[in-house]
Amino acid sequence: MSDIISSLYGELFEADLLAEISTCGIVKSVPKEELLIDIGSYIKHMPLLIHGAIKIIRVDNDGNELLLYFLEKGDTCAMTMTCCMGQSRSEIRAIAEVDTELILLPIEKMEEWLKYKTWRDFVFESYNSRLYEMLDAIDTLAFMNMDDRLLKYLRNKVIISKSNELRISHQDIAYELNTSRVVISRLLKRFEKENKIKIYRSRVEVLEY
DNA sequence: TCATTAACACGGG
DNA sequence: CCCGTGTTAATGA
Repeated sequence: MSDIISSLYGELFEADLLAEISTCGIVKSVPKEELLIDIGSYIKHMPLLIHGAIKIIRVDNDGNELLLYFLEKGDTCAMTMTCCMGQSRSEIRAIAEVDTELILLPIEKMEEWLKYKTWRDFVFESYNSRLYEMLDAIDTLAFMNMDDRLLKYLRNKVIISKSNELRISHQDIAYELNTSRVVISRLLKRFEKENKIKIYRSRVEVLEY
């Protein structure tokens, strides 16, 4: 386990901290689609991603889901940090986007490790990048048309699944973008005519990036 | 004008 | 066959 951590975080953390992570951390495999954290749940561990991707979703009172951002290799969850500090419950839902492996660290350590400069930097930088991604998500929602949003969504999927063959139905895309399938089908059809993508049954091949 | 909803036929897996 | 997909018509914002 320590060699996995070293290869991922060796540049980032000092030796003492790496050793502590090895001792305290638990490696967990999470299959695709598995629910990691739900709204209202207390958080006992903070995750460090080894590989894979986790989507972070906000849910409104009617159960509508809104995609906030993805966590990828080397990322951690900013929500966890806020929850640990304030003893509050999760405001978000976290679901594995693909098969994922991560290290779970007990939350008590999170504060204790602030004595390490590299840890403080990591936490701070994490907050920064998550905030930036949320701003980007807000921009997308507020200022982009559905066709641009769909393109962006597809490109994002390509990056995260590490494949330009996306196995997803029009209905699922519509659900994630909070729109109707008719719109997605029509836009995808248009993208296909513009040679941006190819459409198969429950499958989309992205040609342009 | 463009999204949503419902309805329906087609055909791929 | 089952359900994902393409399309249309009606209605609303």
